[in-house]
Amino acid sequence: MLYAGFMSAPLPPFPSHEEPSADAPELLQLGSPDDEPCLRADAARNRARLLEAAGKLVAEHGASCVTMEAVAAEAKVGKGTVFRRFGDRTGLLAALLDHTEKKFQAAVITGPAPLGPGAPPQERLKAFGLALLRRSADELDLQLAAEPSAERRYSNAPRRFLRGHVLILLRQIVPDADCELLALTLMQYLDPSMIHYRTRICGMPADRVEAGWLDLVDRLTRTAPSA
Amino acid sequence: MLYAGFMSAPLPPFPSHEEPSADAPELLQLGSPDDEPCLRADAARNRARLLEAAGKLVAEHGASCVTMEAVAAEAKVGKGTVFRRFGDRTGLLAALLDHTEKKFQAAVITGPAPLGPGAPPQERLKAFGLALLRRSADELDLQLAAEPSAERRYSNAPRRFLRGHVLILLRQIVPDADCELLALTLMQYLDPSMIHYRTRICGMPADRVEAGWLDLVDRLTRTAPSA
DNA sequence: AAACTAAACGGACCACGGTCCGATTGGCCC
DNA sequence: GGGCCAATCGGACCGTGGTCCGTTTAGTTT
Repeated sequence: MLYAGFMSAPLPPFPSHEEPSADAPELLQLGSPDDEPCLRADAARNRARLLEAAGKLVAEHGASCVTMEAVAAEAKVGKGTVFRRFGDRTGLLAALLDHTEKKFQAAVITGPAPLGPGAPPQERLKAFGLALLRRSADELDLQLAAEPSAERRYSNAPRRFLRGHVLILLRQIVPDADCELLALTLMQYLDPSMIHYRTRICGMPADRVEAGWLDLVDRLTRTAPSA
Repeated sequence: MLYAGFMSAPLPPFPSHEEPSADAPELLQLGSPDDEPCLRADAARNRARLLEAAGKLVAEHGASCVTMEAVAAEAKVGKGTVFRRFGDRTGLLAALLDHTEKKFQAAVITGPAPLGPGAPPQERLKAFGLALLRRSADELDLQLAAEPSAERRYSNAPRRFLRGHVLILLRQIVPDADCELLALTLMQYLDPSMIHYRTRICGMPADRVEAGWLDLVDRLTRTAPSA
């Protein structure tokens, strides 16, 4: 887990799954080094079986057919266990995306330039968006299905991490701007539902969307001309 | 109805509520002059009662407590009738927002400058965003509750209308840019869930968000400096 | 005004997300 | 090994969104 606090606390009574609701977009805290912390043997086994079952169902019938009961049945486990482990449906789907998310985060933090460190910040930002657009091209159905409700959409850990990264880069490029707001705007361009709309509904080709990203970065990181 | 095709077709067998899924962001078609077209007397009466009932429930207990059954019961009408009339829950909530939406559209099309016609396009664009931000400050709960699923989020009629307006203005300001993409980006800044996050979760003050809009418009409508 | 028909009605019905709580069991201490 | 207890389990249960289809009724035709 490169991002903090995601599916790690022992889940007090039953449904807690607390995301640290205080939002501190400044720092991208890494915390929680090991995966599932001290899960009881049966719990860990069931978790694995559930993820496997869910993955199988997604592969076979698509993300929209993954009901909690079906996953429980496929994993030969009670329905309550699924909810206990993953909180809710979006939690389960998010856990399914966790692997590629971690890989992506690792590539951003320690991978080769220009996505990873080494390149100038604006280059990194451009590479970041392109990489995210491409990742979402696969996974899109799952990402859409895993989208949390409007109230929590921008608060969840993976998004906060990614936005935090964008924020850091922006601060280096345009330190005088309101970088929090700019980061939010940039990240929205990469939002799964937006990607879905542009490519699947409007039918925009991928290269146009990618060019749009590069252009957006240019426009947002330009400093005022005169005035 | 200033926007086209929204809750107007006679709803063939049962659940149709077809939005014209072809997306033509170029023109903002006004169509459908009169309100509910040729609705049978009982249907029209029930529709009004349902809207009244829903409005009352929202006012009393908040949008989240508005269940379809509760509305049906309050209006003394069968549950099936609610779905027949409004398609689904988001349709009902959207209908509740329809009045202010129409007013807003009217202000944009025929109202006084700078929101309405007369002012230079960039001024209009800035005024547009500020007005929308302020409108969403009220209504926010309802707008969040009325948000359609990720697949349809950007396809619904009111959003398409607003985006079409932004598009027209953008074309006048930066004709050489990819205005569809820029319009999408601008509209996302005004998205209810985004507003919710910035103001209610991050706690940003309204004037910061408004300044952010003005800045965003400036940055996006700047033409390339040199290169 | 009687007959006719398409539309609207309404509530039983279903599927799914989410919760509860009594039964079970893994891990630890003696 | 035996006993203890907290964590886990699992499936009955509930509320809500959404559907179906037999029944009723508004509007029209003759």
